Amino acid sequence: MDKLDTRILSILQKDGAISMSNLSDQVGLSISACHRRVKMLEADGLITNYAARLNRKAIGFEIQVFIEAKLVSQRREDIQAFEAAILDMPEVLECHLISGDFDYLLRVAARNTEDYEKLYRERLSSIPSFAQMKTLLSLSTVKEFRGFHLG
Amino acid sequence: MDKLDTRILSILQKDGAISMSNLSDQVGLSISACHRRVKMLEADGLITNYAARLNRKAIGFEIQVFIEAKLVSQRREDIQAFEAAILDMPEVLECHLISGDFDYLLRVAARNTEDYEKLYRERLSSIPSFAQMKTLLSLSTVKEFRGFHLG
DNA sequence: CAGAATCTTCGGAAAATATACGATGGATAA
DNA sequence: TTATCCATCGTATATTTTCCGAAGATTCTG
Repeated sequence: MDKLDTRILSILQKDGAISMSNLSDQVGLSISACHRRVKMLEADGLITNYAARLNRKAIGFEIQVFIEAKLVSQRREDIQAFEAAILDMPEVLECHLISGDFDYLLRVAARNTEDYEKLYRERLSSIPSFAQMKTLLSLSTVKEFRGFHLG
Repeated sequence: MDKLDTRILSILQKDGAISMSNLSDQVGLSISACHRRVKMLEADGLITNYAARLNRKAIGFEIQVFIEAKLVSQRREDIQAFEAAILDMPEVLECHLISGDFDYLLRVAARNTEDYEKLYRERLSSIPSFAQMKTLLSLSTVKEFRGFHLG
C-alpha cells in the first residue's frame, strides 16, 4: 500500500460514488491505472464494500444509545448465547467485546424512547446470560465517523 | 418515505455501488422510476453520502478503543475547548456527548499500542478541560455496523 | 368521478467503466 | 554491462450505465 493507494482510500472513504475520471485526476493517475488500483484494493479486501450513509434522524431514529453490558459469567455457553442473541437483534447496530468492568459495548438506535424502553426491557434484559447493563444515552454527536485517518 | 423508499435505502446501505438496473429489479420498479426515487432520497438528505468501508486491520489499525471522558466542569468554555480539540484530532473517529457518569464517549483507532498510548498521554490528557477517562479496549467486534434496520 | 401523483416504456445523449495493447522503467542475474 | 522480467503506466477503443425528457397508463384520494 503506497502513497497512491492511501490517497485513493482516503478519497473513497469520503466519497464512494466518485467517478473514476474524477478520482484519477485527484490522485494524479490515468483512469485505467486508477481503476486497476481500486479493483486491487477491493480484491485484497482493504475495501470491504461500498455503502450509502443515512441521516439517522431523517429516517426516523430519534434515539441513539450506547450500552455497557455484563454477563452472568464468562462461561462459553453464556458468551455464545449472548452473542447469538445480539446478532439476532437488528436494532443493535454494533457490538464489541471489551476490557473493563463490563463485557460488551453495544450501540443501539430506536425510533423513540418507548421503542428503546421496550427493546431493553423485553429483548435485552430477557437474554438469560445477561446480568447487568449501563445505558449511555447519546445526547448529541460531536463528531461523526467519516473514515479512518490514513497517512 | 413509503415501502419502496425503505427498501431502496435498505439495499443501498448494504451496497452503495449497486447498479440502477439491479436495484430497480430488486425493488420491483423500472430503472427510471427507481433512479428518480434515489435522487429524491439524496436531495431530501435521507442519504447523506456514499462511502467505501475499509477493513480496519487490513489498513493497519490494530487497535480500537472506546474512551469515556469526563471534563473538569460543564462550563461552556470547557465544553467548547474540549470539543474543538476532539474535532482537531483525526485519530478520534467519533465523539458523542452522553448522559451518565462521564461526559463523552469517543471511538479511537490506532496502528498499535504505542501509538495509542502516545495519543492518549500526549494529546488527550493534555486538553486543559479534560479531567478523567476510562478506556474500553475493543477485544473483538461481535457485530459490525451495516446500516440501520428499516421497516 | 376527477385530479394528482407516480408508474411504465421508449429513446437518445452523455458519462462512466472495462478491456486491449504497447511503452516505460526498475530489479535481477548472467 | 546487458538482457530479461515484471509491474505499472498511458492511449485508444468498446461496452455499459446513467441521466433525462416525453407520452401514455395506472393508482390513490377526496
